[in-house]
Amino acid sequence: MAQGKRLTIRDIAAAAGVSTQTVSRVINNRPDVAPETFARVQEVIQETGYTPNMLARGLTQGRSHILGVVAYGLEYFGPSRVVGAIERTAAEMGYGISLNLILEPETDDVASVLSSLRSRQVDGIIWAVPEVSNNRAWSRAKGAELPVPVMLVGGMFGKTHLPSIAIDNTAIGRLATEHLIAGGFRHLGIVTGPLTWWEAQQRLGGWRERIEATGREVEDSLIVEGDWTVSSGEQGLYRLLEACPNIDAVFASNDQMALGVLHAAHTIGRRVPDDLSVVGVDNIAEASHFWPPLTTVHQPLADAGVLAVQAIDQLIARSRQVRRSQEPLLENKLLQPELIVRESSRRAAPVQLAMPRAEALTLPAS
Amino acid sequence: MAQGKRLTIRDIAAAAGVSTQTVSRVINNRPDVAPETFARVQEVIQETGYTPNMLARGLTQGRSHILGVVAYGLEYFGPSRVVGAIERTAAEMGYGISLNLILEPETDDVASVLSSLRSRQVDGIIWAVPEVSNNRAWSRAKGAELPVPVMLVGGMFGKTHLPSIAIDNTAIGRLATEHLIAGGFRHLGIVTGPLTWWEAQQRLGGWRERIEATGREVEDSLIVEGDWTVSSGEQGLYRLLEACPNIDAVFASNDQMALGVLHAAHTIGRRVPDDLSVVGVDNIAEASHFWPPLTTVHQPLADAGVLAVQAIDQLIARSRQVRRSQEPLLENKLLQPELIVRESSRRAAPVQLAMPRAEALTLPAS
DNA sequence: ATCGTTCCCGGTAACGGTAACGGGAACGGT
DNA sequence: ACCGTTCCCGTTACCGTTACCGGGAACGAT
Repeated sequence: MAQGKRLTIRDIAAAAGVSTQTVSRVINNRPDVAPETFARVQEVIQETGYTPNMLARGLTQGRSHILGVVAYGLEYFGPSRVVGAIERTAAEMGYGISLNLILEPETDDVASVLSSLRSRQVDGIIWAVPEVSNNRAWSRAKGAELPVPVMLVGGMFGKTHLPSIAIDNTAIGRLATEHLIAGGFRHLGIVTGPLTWWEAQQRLGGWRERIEATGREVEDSLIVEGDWTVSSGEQGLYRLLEACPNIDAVFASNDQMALGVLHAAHTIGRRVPDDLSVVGVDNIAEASHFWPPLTTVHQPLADAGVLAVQAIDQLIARSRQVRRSQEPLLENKLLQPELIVRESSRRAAPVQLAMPRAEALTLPAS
Repeated sequence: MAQGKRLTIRDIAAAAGVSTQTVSRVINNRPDVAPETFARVQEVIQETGYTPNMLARGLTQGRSHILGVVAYGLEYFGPSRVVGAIERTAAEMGYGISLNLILEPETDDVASVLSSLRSRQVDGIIWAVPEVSNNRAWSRAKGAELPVPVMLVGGMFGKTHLPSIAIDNTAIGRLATEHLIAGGFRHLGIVTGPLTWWEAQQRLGGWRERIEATGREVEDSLIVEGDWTVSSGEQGLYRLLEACPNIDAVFASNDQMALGVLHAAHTIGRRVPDDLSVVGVDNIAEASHFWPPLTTVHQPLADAGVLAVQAIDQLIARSRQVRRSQEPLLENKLLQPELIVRESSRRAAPVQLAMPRAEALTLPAS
């Protein structure tokens, strides 16, 4: 399989009758090579199919052209979008991706991941693990002493000393709740995510804020804590109904739980949206085909991934310049979500479908 | 941010009063170091927080301890499971993952991905892009001349000369169809995936085979080609009903399309499963909470990922041994799917729910 | 006393590139 | 004719680590 020895720059140099340095210049497209020499070297490279060894290059240049990407739960909606966007952007910019998955966001050993990334000499780290409990405590202690730039994606905003990109989760709660209030609904419940999650807290905060803005008081019995799963959404509606039988609107903090709420409503014979209005979060591909189609809040996850790569590339470039007393220039960006309305009014004809948004994408089978 | 210069093995050697070679021995846990020397060196390593440079190590050892993983459509069900399993297994075995996503499985430029992987000196390549049209033609030409082992995941089985792991897609079609036939349904339709996809073809083949086994003839009008999306499933049912108004069972080649079929059935007032029985593929988390709960076929995707890493590790180990005229030992594994029944009979009470399978997992918010 | 062995450890040369420097040739200006 | 540039290219050293070899010390056996 492996054909004897690997081709090196020396082989090319010998074949082209030049020094290795000249070959190096050709590879890196540097100007000071005579045109015919350049052509000759490139021809040899083409013929032999030579590819420079990035490991060796990394060793001399002190940079690997690899970004460390740390994420959690690739099989779920958010993380996969973010990682996908990161990979695409990074590839365009000439970076490779070293993917490191965390199994348990709350308890996992961060130190081993960081040291693994360090030993692989990554040029920068994109930390896309959701913020749960205080699982980012390490960033305060170790963040500064890491040898490479770090970019946080998601999680708490503004309260970190590392640059970060996040989505405004309070705004998510606000958008959803405003939509329900505008629809004329009176008794608003919420099924939150696990409240150890920063995002879940923020969405709840936005909900609470908008309700209080109407002059109403928020009863704790209208807050049910779910765990992002469909069945917790289902249970959530039952518990809300126990606490307040005439509840007529529910904000579910993700689409999975919203589906559970719809399911439960269907089971007990509550008509949606006439008797009960539901709003979710994420705009998963199925949302427009739930019964009835689900109004939801879209998060610009891909944008977050793209911006994270662009930002870290800047940080890397800056950290390689002469160290002219540059302050860290900690940059925090907050992206805004978008409401996607699928049932226009309380009396909307149930057969009428909003055009699905994500339909242009084809889904693979396996 | 970066604290001056990187720590090297020389710094450790100097601090411990030994040669770099001895430090290297300690790092790699080699036996021929005196216990107290070992302890002293390790103490220095601990204190300073030194991490060996994998780039340099890779350069001397001729291996990077990185696996190249090529995949398509990370945001969808199958790929994300496979990649997740690959990462976990690889991490356990000491490999890093270089993730490379393909944007368009049919047309994308494979050569550039391969040369990128080569230049990064990956120890092996796991090719987890689904087989569409003849997008694996490259493997016949270039597969053998690649300098590292390649492992194909998914796609055509047995007709490649590279080692591969696949899921038996014909069996998927058989399982689904047998279930429908056993349920006493007479007029069976199918909504396939795009028939340029090998997996879609195989599932159709299994369906056709079981129907023909009953002595019936397969009418082309009962075959509708979808594109994996929910809406194509929806359209699919309408087209099937046009061709055969008394159709009473549909095999949708993935759960998304199955959802579309359910949706359409609901819209036109066909009761499921009484008037129409539906089977999907994938067992997505929502499947058990569709209305009604969806019978589906589970694919052992995580197993495929795990096995792929284990297999390629073996191949790597073997390729590094003395080249004692070992034949490639091309290994092909075929994994079997599993039927998950959620409506037990034609007269099942619609409120009764099968216990969801995937519920133990928590879903992240973003 | 001499000769293996075994146990530790260090020196040296790679691995495959690039940075830094230097230097020859050609050219133009004075 | 001399000098300064510019263009092109090669030499040398080094990046951080391990493979390879060699060699001293301790020890037991002859």
